[in-house]
Amino acid sequence: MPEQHYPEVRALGLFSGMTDENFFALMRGAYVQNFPPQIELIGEGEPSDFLHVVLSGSVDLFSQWNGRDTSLATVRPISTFILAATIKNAPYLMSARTIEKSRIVLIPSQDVRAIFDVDGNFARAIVTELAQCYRSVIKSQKDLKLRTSLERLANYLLRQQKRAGGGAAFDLDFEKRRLASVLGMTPENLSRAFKGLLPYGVSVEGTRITINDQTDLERFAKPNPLIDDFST
Amino acid sequence: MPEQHYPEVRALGLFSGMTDENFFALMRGAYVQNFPPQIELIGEGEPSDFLHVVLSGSVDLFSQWNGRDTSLATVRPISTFILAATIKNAPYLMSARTIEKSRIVLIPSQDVRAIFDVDGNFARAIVTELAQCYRSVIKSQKDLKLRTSLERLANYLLRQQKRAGGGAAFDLDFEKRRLASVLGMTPENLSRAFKGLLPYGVSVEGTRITINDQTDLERFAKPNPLIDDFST
DNA sequence: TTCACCGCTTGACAAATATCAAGCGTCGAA
DNA sequence: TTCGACGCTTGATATTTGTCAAGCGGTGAA
Repeated sequence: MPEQHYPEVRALGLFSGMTDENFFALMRGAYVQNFPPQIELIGEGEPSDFLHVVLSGSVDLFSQWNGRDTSLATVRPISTFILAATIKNAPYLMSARTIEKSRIVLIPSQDVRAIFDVDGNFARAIVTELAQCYRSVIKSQKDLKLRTSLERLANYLLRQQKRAGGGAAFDLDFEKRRLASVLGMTPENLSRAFKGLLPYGVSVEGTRITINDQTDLERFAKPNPLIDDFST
Repeated sequence: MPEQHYPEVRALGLFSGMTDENFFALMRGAYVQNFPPQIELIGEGEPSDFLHVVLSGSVDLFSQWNGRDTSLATVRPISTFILAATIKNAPYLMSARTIEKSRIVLIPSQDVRAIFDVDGNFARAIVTELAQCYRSVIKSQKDLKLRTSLERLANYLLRQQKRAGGGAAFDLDFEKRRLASVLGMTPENLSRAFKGLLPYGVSVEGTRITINDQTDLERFAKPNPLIDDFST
């Protein structure tokens, strides 16, 4: 892997605490690749040969069953994905495809496991990362099971607003069909859900969202840090 | 904590690889408590003071929001729960209550974190445990988003059948109202879902289930190891 | 033994969500 | 510029799921 990328990877919580020696050992077998949009990087059920790090672009994690499919998460720079499968040396549970043009680091899984076995700091960093991932999925599970689709959309908008800086107007960060899938509904219903939020002061123009009455929307959405705060 | 319980705790994957010294240090601050049924052990949002180990009985993990509530998992002996919150020193995301009379070990979270910081083997064991938990939730997420309630019930029955030994007849391992909540539906709908599986050879008598036509049910349920096999 | 409670079931109905078909608007290639 | 593809929207309709109310049957306490 070209050394120019070392610093960005090294800066990740996952890699920052390990010894130089082990980090370079990991990087020795790694390589960087550029992918065009809509390329399937991995398929669920395949053996987990590589730990992936997204340097730029974005990646959709999705899954299929019996002709249906659903988006489970979106990975943005700079972070890793399929860490759990790599560590357990188990098949991927999700497929991954690039959303846009993306630069991705591929680190051989067996190298990750080998270093994991000898570097306690690396093991501890992995714990922190996995605990974070686990808690995120639990939150998402609660979102799905405790809320209607309208409530999920309202809370998603509030989260996205905060991520975008907190202003009244902001842009959706991916296309509506994918948003619908992430929120567990059909594109048609997402369209209707946006209309359903109109009485609470949400206006939509393409990917541009404006929240005209923050208090009103929050009163409806009832955001809760134990579901919506993905930082804890 | 009484020493008599040491062997059962020590036998857990989580604790089996650590040094005696560290294990005893953990146990020194731990204590065992017996709880009657329906006792709320922890509440979501509370700080994670203890890592819990279920020695006997069973515990329901659930969550509430806006007047609704849902069961997320059931913990059976011998295993731990709320490991992620303990490690991250973050608030619990789920509440826990005993289903039946249960004996539970409480290990102070700060002790767990302290030993985690110095014992690489313990850290590695935690990684394995967390990766397992993470993958289980992802499977459950896929179950929820990709299947109808009828399909979820059918696959649940097949999983439970396997757990019970694989015979055509077996018992549900908890009351139907909780099963309904775990599967993401109302008790009324669970009742109807059982009727909906009658054409596929499923008969119900109280908590006793009989699968009269294994092939037929499996053809309908389409079980998939990437969703239904909780051992990988 | 009797009775109140509780979990489960059932039916009727309402609400939420999905499906199907059509149309609209934008964007990029010919 | 024109055309076609594609994502989004809309309306009509079907399916799924939830809600409410009532009744059934087992269990445990008086």
